[in-house]
Amino acid sequence: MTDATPPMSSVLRAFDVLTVLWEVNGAGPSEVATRMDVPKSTAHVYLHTLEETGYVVNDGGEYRLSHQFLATGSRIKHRNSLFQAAEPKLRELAMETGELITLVIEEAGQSVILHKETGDRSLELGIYSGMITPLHSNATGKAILANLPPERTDEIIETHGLTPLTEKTVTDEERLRTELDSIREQGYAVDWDQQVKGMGLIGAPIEIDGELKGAVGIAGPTGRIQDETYQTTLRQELQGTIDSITIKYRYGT
Amino acid sequence: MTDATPPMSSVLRAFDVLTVLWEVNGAGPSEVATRMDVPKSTAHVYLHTLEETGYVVNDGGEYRLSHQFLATGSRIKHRNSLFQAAEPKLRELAMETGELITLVIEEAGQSVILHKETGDRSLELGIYSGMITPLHSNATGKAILANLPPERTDEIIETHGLTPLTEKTVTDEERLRTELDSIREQGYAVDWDQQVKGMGLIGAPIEIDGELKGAVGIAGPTGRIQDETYQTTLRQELQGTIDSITIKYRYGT
DNA sequence: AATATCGTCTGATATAATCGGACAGTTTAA
DNA sequence: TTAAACTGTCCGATTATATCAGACGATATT
Repeated sequence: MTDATPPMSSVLRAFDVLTVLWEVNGAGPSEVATRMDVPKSTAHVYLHTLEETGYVVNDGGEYRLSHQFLATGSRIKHRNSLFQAAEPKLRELAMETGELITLVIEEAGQSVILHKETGDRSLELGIYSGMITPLHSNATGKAILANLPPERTDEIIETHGLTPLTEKTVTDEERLRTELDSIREQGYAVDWDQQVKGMGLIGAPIEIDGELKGAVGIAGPTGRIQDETYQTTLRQELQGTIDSITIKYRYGT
Repeated sequence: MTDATPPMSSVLRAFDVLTVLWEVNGAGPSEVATRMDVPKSTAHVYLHTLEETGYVVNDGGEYRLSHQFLATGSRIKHRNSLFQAAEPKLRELAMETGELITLVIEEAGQSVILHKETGDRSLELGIYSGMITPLHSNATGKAILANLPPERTDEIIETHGLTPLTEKTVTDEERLRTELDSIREQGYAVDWDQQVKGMGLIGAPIEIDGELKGAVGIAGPTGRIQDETYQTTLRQELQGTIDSITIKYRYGT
């Protein structure tokens, strides 16, 4: 619980180097050295070491992040049994609705978009697989927050707070809690303009044997999502998808 | 060129810990310690440090790789301008052909699948975004190898050799070179059963302003790819896709 | 209830990260 | 063309820090 053991500074710095390389999109020892305020020789050893790991490549004196990150990330995703069960069903849902579909899980108190599928009229809003957001900032995350064990929900709210992403993001804890109550009762969550202006979301949880595994979201332009009859259609299709994911997860079909 | 500066052992070990965590899919300090042959307390400090970086999460005493890898990998992919230009075109190609489409680039002398798109009758052969393979083992890689600057091609063949993946993989350098010559002349590459038994591939290079940027591949069952007329159709669609990628890359449409 | 095994933490020790400086190669300016 | 100012890579002395044995309470197992 407490944090008495100090982390290894060399390892932390190695990851700082990775961050710098991402930010500048490739650099040599000198540039890394000035950005991190360390001697040039030190920066060089880090870069040399990271190249050895395969996560950095040296491309004519210029060091860049390699695609090893993509490989490792993809393998993590493809090994996930929820993803395996969900992928084809999400694809169908994207084809049928034409909207942007997301599969979301909770990790370390945050929302992670494990997978996204796009339809023919999907929004393109910088949503990407692996994207991390606060759970309280959108309907899919709230569908998770509402169905986690209560003590876990409390813990997450306490440690992460309610940071606003737009002026519509819920920041009042009391309001969030009543919202979560109705989400739990209704079985789904809807909101718009809370994470990204102009984007509306419908989210519903995936529960298997009473355990929450994640949530599926449908994202569309706020205007479309606000339309009552269209929203009802989407909710029904969403629930159908979740049901078939659940069946496939349990029985493999 | 030589490797006189020794890499930092602590950083290398940190990445070894990540590898172990991947292999066992989550473990505590004790298990990591025995697998790496280090004291338990040492393993603990590494895990604690990696947790701090965000690439590892502690989930009830069990440490796992986090989805930060997926986030970083995706961001690298989405920032790539070739990917940005190619994605919608590859999607169309997948819809039209129904086959598995791959976008491949060269990195550190190897083939990296930057992106894949699946159609309604695509093979499912463990191909994933970020996957790294030898360049000589398949048509898409050979399309790259054939169109790289000659000295680069030589360098790659020399440093990486011609490791076989199946009994059909080309391992004779002379044969590979004559094959590369005809690929360069024809403008495309075809083979089957060389990387994975039962899979056939058509690959063609993406060249922009005389510079090789990568290659696009169409993968299907060996039987389908061997059919002359079908293969011709695929080649034409492939070339059309590459042309529109080129245009979009240069002029943004 | 007793024993084994777990994750976490402390403190002494010796290893390994650090940093100034040297060097050759390349780009920039004069 | 020359000179100056860069660059990336490497060496060696120093000292900060990764390492390791062992202790601790908490869980799991027997």
